[in-house]
Amino acid sequence: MNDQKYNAIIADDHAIVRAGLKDALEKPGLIEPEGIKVLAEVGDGLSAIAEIRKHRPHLLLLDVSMPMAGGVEVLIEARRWSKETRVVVLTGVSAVGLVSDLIETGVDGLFSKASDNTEFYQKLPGILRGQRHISEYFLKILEETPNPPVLTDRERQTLNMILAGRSNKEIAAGLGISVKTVDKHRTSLMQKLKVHSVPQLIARALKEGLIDPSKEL
Amino acid sequence: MNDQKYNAIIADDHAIVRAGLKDALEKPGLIEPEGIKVLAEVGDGLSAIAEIRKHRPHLLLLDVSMPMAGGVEVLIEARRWSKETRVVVLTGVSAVGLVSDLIETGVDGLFSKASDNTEFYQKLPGILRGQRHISEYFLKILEETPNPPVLTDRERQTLNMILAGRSNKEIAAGLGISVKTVDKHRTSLMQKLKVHSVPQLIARALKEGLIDPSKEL
DNA sequence: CTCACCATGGGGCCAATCCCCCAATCGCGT
DNA sequence: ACGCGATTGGGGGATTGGCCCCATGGTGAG
Repeated sequence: MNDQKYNAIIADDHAIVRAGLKDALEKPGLIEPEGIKVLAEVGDGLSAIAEIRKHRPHLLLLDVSMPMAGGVEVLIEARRWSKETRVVVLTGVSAVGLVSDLIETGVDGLFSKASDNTEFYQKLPGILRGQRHISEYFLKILEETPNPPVLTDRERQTLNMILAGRSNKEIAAGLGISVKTVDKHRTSLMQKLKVHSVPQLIARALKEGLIDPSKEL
Repeated sequence: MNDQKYNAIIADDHAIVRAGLKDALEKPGLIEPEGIKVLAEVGDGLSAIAEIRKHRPHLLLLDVSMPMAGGVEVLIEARRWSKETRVVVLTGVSAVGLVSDLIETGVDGLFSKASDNTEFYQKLPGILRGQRHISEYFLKILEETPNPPVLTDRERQTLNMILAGRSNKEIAAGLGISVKTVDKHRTSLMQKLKVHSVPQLIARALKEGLIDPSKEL
């Protein structure tokens, strides 16, 4: 019965998605002739890392938005504990920051949940055998974005606190610096993002995925 | 071959979710002894409405976040064009505003994508036969929220434009009213939401789901 | 018919923001 | 050693925002 060549772990916070992916992986002939054995399915990032360390599977199917730990964090941990595991990320959001982070960290496959999944089925076998595939969808988004604004640490911190609804004064207190410095960071942020007010700043930040929405704002 | 008692339409912007749901519905014995026939699957709200008018199915499985038209809009249109269709909404977000809107509009079933889907499988047959079921998960969220702030039309419009990054002046021009009136709406908004600045307003609005995130902000 | 509430405006005050100007320190790479 | 950029801090000014005062209609509930 254990004649499957490959095994996998599925990580996604939606049970329906897990069920659908498990079905597709295990079905003989759809992706692999013998199907792919699903060793475990988990609903959060921490469990994902735990299962990776335990099973060291051939494949990890990973969702980006999960409780406890998101896509990039899990990817890094997976690399640390199981170098041979091929990591394929499925994402519903197409935030530029997120996508480029994933690619730079060295994800083996990247597909959109929104687009047709035939591309996913067709490319998975190649990925299992060492190839790498980033969906055209994301490549197009990346090259259509000539402005990947690079934020400094302080700017990122400031941005997050602005999104959390803190005023300049509160941010200054929180970071232990003067209000004027916060003001400077804020100004730099708005120059880099080419906006002129807080609401526009927030809108852009959310769209570009420059910040972490999971950090309960 | 057409011995299934019920048929359905699936609307979700993620192909994997559609595949998983279709599988579950059609599988004999899981939900219905003979399975449920899937007449169509669509990836956006407009197509969903079109297919509803065309097929008038027994069941509509609906996602809340979709391009072109979201959950509530599709629900209303479905009611208009096909009164007998049972509408069941699956959602990944648990924003209070959204949930209460759906329940008030009279959705027949409401389930969370994140929680286990056995509840979904078990309750669907009852829903097909006229019952109504809102997942405990959402009932708990609703009763834990004693403050359902009711916004007037103008306030909602103003809120949306604030979130879109418009200034008071721009909003005034857009709505054809004076800046002072916009200011008044803004003040009322902040009283109702118990915040004291735009950033806090945005943070709250996003968390409570008072506005439509799909309206590309 | 009141009464509450919404929507419409205006005056004014003070605080916060946006955006210029400026300078000092530190580290990093050429 | 020199420059570059990040970070820190300040002065000052124009604009906007948050919130108080006020009044006028309309509308729907009692």
